[in-house]
Amino acid sequence: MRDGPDIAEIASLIGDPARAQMLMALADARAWTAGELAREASITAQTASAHLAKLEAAGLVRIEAQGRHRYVSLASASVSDALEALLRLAADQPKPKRKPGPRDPALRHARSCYNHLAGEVAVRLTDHFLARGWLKGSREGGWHLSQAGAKGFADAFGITVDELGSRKPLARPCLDWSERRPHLAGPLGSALLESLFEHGWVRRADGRTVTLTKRGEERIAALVGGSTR
Amino acid sequence: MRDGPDIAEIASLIGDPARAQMLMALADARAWTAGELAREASITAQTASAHLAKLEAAGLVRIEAQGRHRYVSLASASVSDALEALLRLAADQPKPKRKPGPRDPALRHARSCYNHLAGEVAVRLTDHFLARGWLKGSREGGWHLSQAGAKGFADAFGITVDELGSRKPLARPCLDWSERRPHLAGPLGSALLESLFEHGWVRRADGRTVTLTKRGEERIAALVGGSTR
DNA sequence: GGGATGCTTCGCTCATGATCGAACTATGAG
DNA sequence: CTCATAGTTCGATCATGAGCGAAGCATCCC
Repeated sequence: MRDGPDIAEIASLIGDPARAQMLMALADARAWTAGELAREASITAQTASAHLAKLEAAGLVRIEAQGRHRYVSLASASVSDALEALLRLAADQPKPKRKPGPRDPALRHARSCYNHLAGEVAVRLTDHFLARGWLKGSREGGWHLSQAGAKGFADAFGITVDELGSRKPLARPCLDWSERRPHLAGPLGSALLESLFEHGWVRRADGRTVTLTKRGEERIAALVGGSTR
Repeated sequence: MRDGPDIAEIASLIGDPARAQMLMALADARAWTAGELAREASITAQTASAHLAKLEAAGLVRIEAQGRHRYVSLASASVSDALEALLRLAADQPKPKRKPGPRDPALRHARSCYNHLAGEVAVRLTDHFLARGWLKGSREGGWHLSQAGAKGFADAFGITVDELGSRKPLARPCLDWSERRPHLAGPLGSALLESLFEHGWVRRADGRTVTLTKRGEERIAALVGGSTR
């Protein structure tokens, strides 16, 4: 059927494995260069170039030249929304394949996702908050902060509810690309990342990677138990 | 890249025009037979059969045999969420292609979408409510019912806010598949559809189609002006 | 039971598009 | 200016999968 609906065109663009890999990398960070994306997706520069031209033409990505580098980023929140919805759908599948997401171990471990923490560490912390009852399931399928949680976050991270503002919900699950499980997002997630920076538990390793400091490893291990590596 | 992420597999399933057409038809209604879907997508029964087998294997649809008929429905809300996200993304594109959605003119005109009204009539009514200020944009990007709207819905449709219950939001935009613009959903949308039935403005034509009665045409023309056909 | 209808499976065709080697252009660094 | 690197374009290859004719099975109706 030649004149299919628009969603087929968009979906078929996302449906190529190399392009999907690149889009998912972009969903996590502000911008990657074309060369980085090619390496991430294990394709040659020329193949990446052709793919990116298609994604740009369809309005899924924006490309800005800076000297010899081409910086690529997702064109809008609609793109990341669609990727997230597809990932949620894929996560429902009975036989998950190998983990998607960044190949780089450092990116899997800890990274910033928009304005909150993502990766193994973020998921472990989130699991801990849920296990301790600091976060509880809410009626809308998201999370809310319990009273024990309010005290816990204040004690452990110096985050008080007052400073989170009036945006609701304060805490929401954001599916973690690399771990396939939720990590903490929302104003509380943002405040957590900020607190981790302020207390010196994490620092920026490069534009996308967040590194646990020695102090951070100790503190988090003390908080949740076990080792972070 | 052989071991691509899961979203590529899901997206490539949706990325075939015939499959996309069938999925969108399913998103609107409870169930279609395999033969109806084949006709909807203008493909042969054997092609549809192969496509549906793939969609079922991937967990996107459920198929139930009833005698010689196979009834197909979407497997979960995650599927319709993903379709809606893709449609929102496609709606952002600069050069929309021809309208997607049901081929059947009756389905384009008026139909039920889950538990509220969809199609041309629904979009026209919604436009009217917005133009009159009965519905206003809310902070979260949805809609809320104004005071004028509460009075207007009570006068025109006998719907009072009290009977809508405590679910929030009372009114939300739901992107209309066939019109590419929002129609009214949420408790208010449900109540509107119910009211239209009760007042005899619409009636069921078959499992999926809603027909405006003569009285309904007159009343809606009087309310919003112009003709409905 | 016979014929009609709904649907599945098999085998084959062929259009599509991802991929990469080669060549080229643009930019940056020494 | 030279060389290295980033990225684009062109042309050719080939794997993939949508599509349908044919055949077969299941169900329904007269």
